[in-house]
Amino acid sequence: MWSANSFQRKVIEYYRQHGRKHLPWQGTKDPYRIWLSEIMLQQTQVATVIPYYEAFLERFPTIVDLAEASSDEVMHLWSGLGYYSRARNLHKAAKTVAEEYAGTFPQDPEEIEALPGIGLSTAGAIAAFAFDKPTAILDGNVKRVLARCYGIEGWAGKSAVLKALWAKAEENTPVKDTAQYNQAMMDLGAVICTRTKPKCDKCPLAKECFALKQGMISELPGKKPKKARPKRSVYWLVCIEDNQVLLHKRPPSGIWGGLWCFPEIEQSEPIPEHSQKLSSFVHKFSHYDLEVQPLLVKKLSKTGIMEPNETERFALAFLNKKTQAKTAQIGLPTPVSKLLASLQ
DNA sequence: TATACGTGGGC
DNA sequence: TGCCCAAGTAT
Repeated sequence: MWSANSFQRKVIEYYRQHGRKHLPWQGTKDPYRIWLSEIMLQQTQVATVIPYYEAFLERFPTIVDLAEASSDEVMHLWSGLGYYSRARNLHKAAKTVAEEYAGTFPQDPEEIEALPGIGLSTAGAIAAFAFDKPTAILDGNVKRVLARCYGIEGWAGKSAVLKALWAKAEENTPVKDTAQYNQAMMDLGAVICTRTKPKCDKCPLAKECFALKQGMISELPGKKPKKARPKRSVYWLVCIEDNQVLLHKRPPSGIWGGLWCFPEIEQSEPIPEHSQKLSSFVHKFSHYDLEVQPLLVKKLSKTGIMEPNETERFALAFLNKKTQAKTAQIGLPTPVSKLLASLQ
Protein backbone atom coordinates (compact mmCIF):
# COMPACT_ATOMS: atom_id res chain seq x y z
CA MET A 1 0.00 0.00 0.00
CA TRP A 2 1.16 3.49 -0.80
CA SER A 3 2.19 6.18 1.59
CA ALA A 4 -0.25 9.05 1.97
CA ASN A 5 2.08 11.14 -0.13
CA SER A 6 2.07 8.66 -3.00
CA PHE A 7 -1.74 8.37 -2.81
CA GLN A 8 -2.08 12.14 -3.05
CA ARG A 9 0.25 12.41 -6.02
CA LYS A 10 -1.57 9.73 -7.99
CA VAL A 11 -4.97 11.27 -7.33
CA ILE A 12 -3.84 14.80 -8.14
CA GLU A 13 -2.03 13.66 -11.29
CA TYR A 14 -5.20 11.88 -12.45
CA TYR A 15 -7.16 15.09 -11.93
CA ARG A 16 -4.54 17.21 -13.70
CA GLN A 17 -4.78 15.00 -16.78
CA HIS A 18 -8.42 13.90 -16.87
CA GLY A 19 -10.48 15.72 -14.25
CA ARG A 20 -13.47 18.00 -14.87
CA LYS A 21 -12.37 21.58 -14.48
CA HIS A 22 -15.16 23.58 -16.06
CA LEU A 23 -18.23 22.95 -13.93
CA PRO A 24 -20.02 26.24 -13.17
CA TRP A 25 -18.70 26.45 -9.59
CA GLN A 26 -15.11 25.69 -10.50
CA GLY A 27 -12.53 28.36 -11.19
CA THR A 28 -13.86 30.72 -8.52
CA LYS A 29 -12.67 31.47 -5.01
CA ASP A 30 -15.92 33.23 -4.11
CA PRO A 31 -17.02 31.50 -0.90
CA TYR A 32 -20.66 32.28 -1.63
CA ARG A 33 -20.58 30.51 -4.98
CA ILE A 34 -18.66 27.57 -3.53
CA TRP A 35 -21.00 27.36 -0.57
CA LEU A 36 -24.09 27.45 -2.79
CA SER A 37 -22.72 24.69 -5.01
CA GLU A 38 -21.85 22.46 -2.06
CA ILE A 39 -25.34 22.81 -0.59
CA MET A 40 -27.11 22.17 -3.89
CA LEU A 41 -24.90 19.16 -4.55
CA GLN A 42 -25.82 17.46 -1.28
CA GLN A 43 -27.53 14.19 -2.27
CA THR A 44 -28.10 15.67 -5.72
CA GLN A 45 -26.42 14.93 -9.02
CA VAL A 46 -24.35 17.47 -10.93
CA ALA A 47 -26.57 17.53 -14.02
CA THR A 48 -29.62 18.28 -11.88
CA VAL A 49 -27.90 21.08 -10.00
CA ILE A 50 -26.44 23.09 -12.89
CA PRO A 51 -29.59 24.91 -14.11
CA TYR A 52 -30.67 25.65 -10.51
CA TYR A 53 -27.24 26.98 -9.66
CA GLU A 54 -27.20 29.32 -12.64
CA ALA A 55 -30.70 30.64 -12.01
CA PHE A 56 -30.08 31.10 -8.30
CA LEU A 57 -26.91 33.14 -8.84
CA GLU A 58 -28.57 35.17 -11.57
CA ARG A 59 -31.23 36.28 -9.09
CA PHE A 60 -29.01 36.40 -5.98
CA PRO A 61 -25.48 37.35 -7.10
CA THR A 62 -24.22 37.97 -3.56
CA ILE A 63 -24.86 36.79 -0.02
CA VAL A 64 -26.46 40.12 0.81
CA ASP A 65 -28.86 39.79 -2.12
CA LEU A 66 -29.87 36.41 -0.75
CA ALA A 67 -30.15 37.68 2.81
CA GLU A 68 -32.52 40.45 1.73
CA ALA A 69 -34.80 38.17 -0.32
CA SER A 70 -38.19 36.88 0.79
CA SER A 71 -38.38 33.24 1.82
CA ASP A 72 -41.04 32.69 -0.85
CA GLU A 73 -38.66 33.76 -3.58
CA VAL A 74 -35.81 31.67 -2.22
CA MET A 75 -38.08 28.62 -2.12
CA HIS A 76 -39.30 29.45 -5.62
CA LEU A 77 -35.77 29.16 -6.97
CA TRP A 78 -35.31 25.86 -5.11
CA SER A 79 -38.60 24.37 -6.32
CA GLY A 80 -38.06 20.91 -7.80
CA LEU A 81 -34.59 20.47 -6.35
CA GLY A 82 -35.79 18.76 -3.18
CA TYR A 83 -34.53 18.66 0.40
CA TYR A 84 -35.97 22.10 1.01
CA SER A 85 -34.41 22.49 4.44
CA ARG A 86 -31.24 23.18 2.46
CA ALA A 87 -32.82 26.33 1.05
CA ARG A 88 -34.28 27.41 4.38
CA ASN A 89 -30.91 26.93 6.08
CA LEU A 90 -29.09 28.66 3.24
CA HIS A 91 -31.33 31.69 3.60
CA LYS A 92 -30.94 31.70 7.37
CA ALA A 93 -27.16 31.41 7.11
CA ALA A 94 -27.03 34.24 4.57
CA LYS A 95 -28.83 36.47 7.06
CA THR A 96 -26.32 35.47 9.73
CA VAL A 97 -23.38 36.27 7.45
CA ALA A 98 -24.96 39.58 6.47
CA GLU A 99 -25.69 40.63 10.04
CA GLU A 100 -22.94 39.08 12.15
CA TYR A 101 -20.10 39.02 9.61
CA ALA A 102 -20.95 42.23 7.74
CA GLY A 103 -21.62 40.21 4.60
CA THR A 104 -18.17 38.60 4.55
CA PHE A 105 -18.14 34.81 4.70
CA PRO A 106 -16.13 33.48 7.69
CA GLN A 107 -12.84 31.68 6.98
CA ASP A 108 -12.51 29.65 10.18
CA PRO A 109 -13.71 26.07 9.52
CA GLU A 110 -15.41 25.96 12.90
CA GLU A 111 -17.30 29.17 12.25
CA ILE A 112 -18.27 27.87 8.82
CA GLU A 113 -19.60 24.63 10.29
CA ALA A 114 -21.59 26.58 12.86
CA LEU A 115 -23.76 28.02 10.08
CA PRO A 116 -27.05 26.15 9.57
CA GLY A 117 -27.03 23.47 6.89
CA ILE A 118 -23.24 23.13 6.91
CA GLY A 119 -21.84 19.93 8.37
CA LEU A 120 -18.26 18.77 8.77
CA SER A 121 -17.69 17.70 5.16
CA THR A 122 -19.31 20.74 3.57
CA ALA A 123 -17.38 23.02 5.94
CA GLY A 124 -14.17 21.27 4.93
CA ALA A 125 -14.96 21.70 1.25
CA ILE A 126 -15.77 25.40 1.56
CA ALA A 127 -12.72 26.11 3.73
CA ALA A 128 -10.40 24.28 1.33
CA PHE A 129 -11.85 25.58 -1.94
CA ALA A 130 -12.43 29.18 -0.93
CA PHE A 131 -9.69 29.77 1.64
CA ASP A 132 -7.07 27.06 0.98
CA LYS A 133 -7.44 25.64 4.47
CA PRO A 134 -6.01 22.12 4.95
CA THR A 135 -9.44 20.64 5.75
CA ALA A 136 -10.51 17.14 4.76
CA ILE A 137 -13.82 16.23 3.16
CA LEU A 138 -15.85 13.03 3.30
CA ASP A 139 -18.75 13.10 0.91
CA GLY A 140 -20.26 10.11 -0.89
CA ASN A 141 -17.61 10.15 -3.59
CA VAL A 142 -14.71 10.13 -1.16
CA LYS A 143 -16.38 7.48 0.99
CA ARG A 144 -16.74 5.20 -2.03
CA VAL A 145 -13.13 5.63 -3.15
CA LEU A 146 -11.72 5.08 0.35
CA ALA A 147 -14.00 2.17 1.23
CA ARG A 148 -12.99 0.33 -1.94
CA CYS A 149 -9.33 1.25 -1.95
CA TYR A 150 -8.73 0.33 1.69
CA GLY A 151 -11.39 -2.37 2.09
CA ILE A 152 -13.35 -0.52 4.75
CA GLU A 153 -16.41 -2.69 5.17
CA GLY A 154 -19.83 -1.85 6.58
CA TRP A 155 -22.34 0.94 6.09
CA ALA A 156 -21.08 4.48 6.68
CA GLY A 157 -24.16 5.14 8.83
CA LYS A 158 -22.40 3.10 11.53
CA SER A 159 -20.20 5.29 13.68
CA ALA A 160 -17.24 2.87 13.65
CA VAL A 161 -17.28 2.76 9.84
CA LEU A 162 -17.62 6.51 9.57
CA LYS A 163 -14.75 6.94 11.99
CA ALA A 164 -12.51 4.65 9.94
CA LEU A 165 -13.39 6.54 6.75
CA TRP A 166 -12.69 9.91 8.35
CA ALA A 167 -9.37 8.59 9.65
CA LYS A 168 -8.29 7.63 6.12
CA ALA A 169 -9.61 10.91 4.73
CA GLU A 170 -7.62 12.92 7.28
CA GLU A 171 -4.53 10.77 6.83
CA ASN A 172 -4.47 11.20 3.06
CA THR A 173 -5.42 14.87 2.84
CA PRO A 174 -2.34 16.98 2.11
CA VAL A 175 -1.70 20.24 3.96
CA LYS A 176 -0.55 21.79 0.71
CA ASP A 177 -2.74 21.69 -2.41
CA THR A 178 -5.69 20.62 -0.30
CA ALA A 179 -8.23 22.18 -2.64
CA GLN A 180 -6.83 20.42 -5.66
CA TYR A 181 -6.71 17.10 -3.81
CA ASN A 182 -10.27 17.42 -2.52
CA GLN A 183 -11.53 18.31 -5.97
CA ALA A 184 -9.62 15.36 -7.42
CA MET A 185 -11.10 12.89 -4.93
CA MET A 186 -14.64 14.08 -5.65
CA ASP A 187 -14.00 13.81 -9.36
CA LEU A 188 -12.48 10.36 -9.05
CA GLY A 189 -15.51 9.12 -7.14
CA ALA A 190 -18.01 10.79 -9.46
CA VAL A 191 -16.46 9.85 -12.80
CA ILE A 192 -14.27 6.76 -12.28
CA CYS A 193 -15.14 5.03 -9.01
CA THR A 194 -18.88 5.04 -9.69
CA ARG A 195 -21.42 3.02 -7.72
CA THR A 196 -22.03 0.57 -10.53
CA LYS A 197 -19.66 -0.34 -13.33
CA PRO A 198 -16.65 1.69 -12.13
CA LYS A 199 -13.98 2.42 -14.74
CA CYS A 200 -11.19 0.62 -12.93
CA ASP A 201 -9.12 0.47 -16.12
CA LYS A 202 -8.81 4.25 -15.91
CA CYS A 203 -8.34 4.52 -12.15
CA PRO A 204 -5.00 5.78 -10.83
CA LEU A 205 -5.51 3.68 -7.67
CA ALA A 206 -6.36 0.39 -9.38
CA LYS A 207 -2.96 -1.15 -8.76
CA GLU A 208 -3.44 -1.19 -5.00
CA CYS A 209 -7.25 -1.15 -4.73
CA PHE A 210 -8.48 -3.69 -2.17
CA ALA A 211 -11.93 -4.07 -3.70
CA LEU A 212 -10.59 -4.62 -7.20
CA LYS A 213 -8.01 -7.17 -6.07
CA GLN A 214 -10.54 -9.03 -3.92
CA GLY A 215 -13.42 -8.86 -6.40
CA MET A 216 -15.47 -6.85 -3.91
CA ILE A 217 -16.39 -3.83 -6.03
CA SER A 218 -20.11 -4.51 -5.67
CA GLU A 219 -19.78 -5.17 -1.90
CA LEU A 220 -18.01 -1.90 -1.13
CA PRO A 221 -19.02 0.51 0.17
CA GLY A 222 -21.46 -1.32 2.47
CA LYS A 223 -25.14 -0.75 1.79
CA LYS A 224 -27.65 0.92 4.00
CA PRO A 225 -30.03 -1.65 5.50
CA LYS A 226 -33.37 -1.44 3.73
CA LYS A 227 -36.56 -0.71 5.57
CA ALA A 228 -40.19 -0.99 4.64
CA ARG A 229 -41.62 2.08 2.96
CA PRO A 230 -44.99 3.04 4.40
CA LYS A 231 -47.84 4.54 2.38
CA ARG A 232 -49.86 7.58 3.31
CA SER A 233 -53.08 8.52 1.52
CA VAL A 234 -54.40 12.06 1.32
CA TYR A 235 -56.90 14.22 -0.50
CA TRP A 236 -55.76 17.42 -2.12
CA LEU A 237 -58.57 19.94 -2.30
CA VAL A 238 -58.58 21.74 -5.62
CA CYS A 239 -60.67 24.84 -5.12
CA ILE A 240 -60.96 27.11 -8.14
CA GLU A 241 -62.89 30.38 -8.02
CA ASP A 242 -62.70 33.18 -10.56
CA ASN A 243 -59.80 31.45 -12.28
CA GLN A 244 -57.86 31.39 -9.03
CA VAL A 245 -56.79 28.31 -7.11
CA LEU A 246 -56.42 28.16 -3.36
CA LEU A 247 -53.02 27.09 -2.08
CA HIS A 248 -51.78 26.60 1.48
CA LYS A 249 -48.34 27.51 2.76
CA ARG A 250 -46.88 24.67 4.78
CA PRO A 251 -45.25 25.27 8.15
CA PRO A 252 -41.47 25.71 8.08
CA SER A 253 -40.65 22.21 9.34
CA GLY A 254 -41.67 18.84 7.97
CA ILE A 255 -42.18 17.71 4.41
CA TRP A 256 -42.20 20.53 1.85
CA GLY A 257 -41.74 23.05 4.67
CA GLY A 258 -42.35 26.62 3.50
CA LEU A 259 -43.74 25.52 0.15
CA TRP A 260 -47.26 26.09 -1.16
CA CYS A 261 -49.54 23.10 -1.63
CA PHE A 262 -53.17 22.25 -2.13
CA PRO A 263 -55.02 22.07 1.19
CA GLU A 264 -54.56 18.48 2.33
CA ILE A 265 -56.68 16.12 4.42
CA GLU A 266 -56.22 12.45 5.29
CA GLN A 267 -58.19 9.95 3.25
CA SER A 268 -59.54 8.61 6.52
CA GLU A 269 -61.64 11.79 6.60
CA PRO A 270 -65.00 11.83 4.76
CA ILE A 271 -65.00 13.26 1.26
CA PRO A 272 -66.32 16.85 1.21
CA GLU A 273 -69.79 17.19 -0.27
CA HIS A 274 -70.17 18.03 -3.96
CA SER A 275 -66.57 17.13 -4.64
CA GLN A 276 -65.37 15.57 -7.86
CA LYS A 277 -62.50 13.10 -8.04
CA LEU A 278 -59.69 13.97 -10.42
CA SER A 279 -57.02 11.48 -11.50
CA SER A 280 -55.15 10.09 -8.51
CA PHE A 281 -51.43 9.41 -8.44
CA VAL A 282 -48.67 8.16 -6.15
CA HIS A 283 -45.75 10.41 -5.31
CA LYS A 284 -42.75 8.40 -4.17
CA PHE A 285 -40.52 9.92 -1.54
CA SER A 286 -37.33 8.22 -0.45
CA HIS A 287 -38.94 7.27 2.86
CA TYR A 288 -42.64 6.77 2.03
CA ASP A 289 -45.20 6.72 -0.74
CA LEU A 290 -47.82 9.44 -0.83
CA GLU A 291 -51.06 8.46 -2.54
CA VAL A 292 -52.83 11.63 -3.65
CA GLN A 293 -56.48 11.85 -4.61
CA PRO A 294 -57.18 15.37 -5.88
CA LEU A 295 -60.74 16.51 -5.25
CA LEU A 296 -62.33 19.35 -7.16
CA VAL A 297 -64.42 21.26 -4.61
CA LYS A 298 -66.76 24.21 -5.07
CA LYS A 299 -66.08 26.27 -1.99
CA LEU A 300 -63.59 25.31 0.64
CA SER A 301 -65.60 26.91 3.41
CA LYS A 302 -68.51 24.61 2.56
CA THR A 303 -66.39 21.53 3.05
CA GLY A 304 -66.38 22.20 6.76
CA ILE A 305 -62.70 21.32 6.72
CA MET A 306 -61.19 24.75 7.00
CA GLU A 307 -62.21 27.91 8.70
CA PRO A 308 -62.17 30.90 6.35
CA ASN A 309 -60.74 33.10 9.09
CA GLU A 310 -57.33 31.49 8.96
CA THR A 311 -56.32 33.93 6.28
CA GLU A 312 -52.77 34.28 7.50
CA ARG A 313 -52.16 30.65 6.63
CA PHE A 314 -53.74 30.75 3.20
CA ALA A 315 -53.22 32.60 -0.01
CA LEU A 316 -54.40 32.55 -3.57
CA ALA A 317 -52.16 31.73 -6.48
CA PHE A 318 -53.47 32.82 -9.84
CA LEU A 319 -54.21 30.27 -12.49
CA ASN A 320 -56.06 32.33 -15.08
CA LYS A 321 -52.97 32.69 -17.19
CA LYS A 322 -50.34 30.01 -17.62
CA THR A 323 -47.58 32.52 -17.15
CA GLN A 324 -48.90 33.56 -13.77
CA ALA A 325 -48.97 30.03 -12.42
CA LYS A 326 -45.46 29.49 -13.68
CA THR A 327 -43.93 32.73 -12.53
CA ALA A 328 -45.57 33.17 -9.15
CA GLN A 329 -42.64 33.82 -6.86
CA ILE A 330 -43.42 31.06 -4.41
CA GLY A 331 -42.10 27.57 -3.74
CA LEU A 332 -44.08 24.70 -5.23
CA PRO A 333 -43.30 20.98 -4.76
CA THR A 334 -42.97 19.04 -8.00
CA PRO A 335 -46.30 17.17 -7.82
CA VAL A 336 -48.12 20.41 -7.01
CA SER A 337 -46.58 22.08 -10.06
CA LYS A 338 -47.61 19.14 -12.19
CA LEU A 339 -51.17 19.10 -10.92
CA LEU A 340 -51.46 22.87 -11.40
CA ALA A 341 -50.23 22.49 -14.96
CA SER A 342 -52.81 19.78 -15.64
CA LEU A 343 -55.63 22.12 -14.59
CA GLN A 344 -54.88 24.66 -17.26
C1' DT B 1 -28.08 5.68 16.87
C1' DA B 2 -32.00 5.99 13.80
C1' DT B 3 -34.97 8.71 11.26
C1' DA B 4 -36.69 12.70 8.46
C1' DC B 5 -35.95 15.03 4.53
C1' DG B 6 -37.10 15.27 -2.47
C1' DT B 7 -36.28 14.22 -6.77
C1' DG B 8 -34.74 11.97 -10.83
C1' DG B 9 -31.33 8.77 -13.03
C1' DG B 10 -29.56 4.09 -13.83
C1' DC B 11 -30.24 -0.60 -14.39
C1' DT C 1 -40.84 -2.45 -12.77
C1' DG C 2 -39.11 -1.52 -8.50
C1' DC C 3 -35.08 -0.67 -6.09
C1' DC C 4 -30.91 1.75 -4.99
C1' DC C 5 -29.05 5.89 -4.25
C1' DA C 6 -26.50 10.97 -5.58
C1' DA C 7 -21.03 16.33 -3.64
C1' DG C 8 -25.33 15.20 3.86
C1' DT C 9 -27.34 17.64 7.78
C1' DA C 10 -30.35 18.14 11.69
C1' DT C 11 -32.55 16.21 15.42
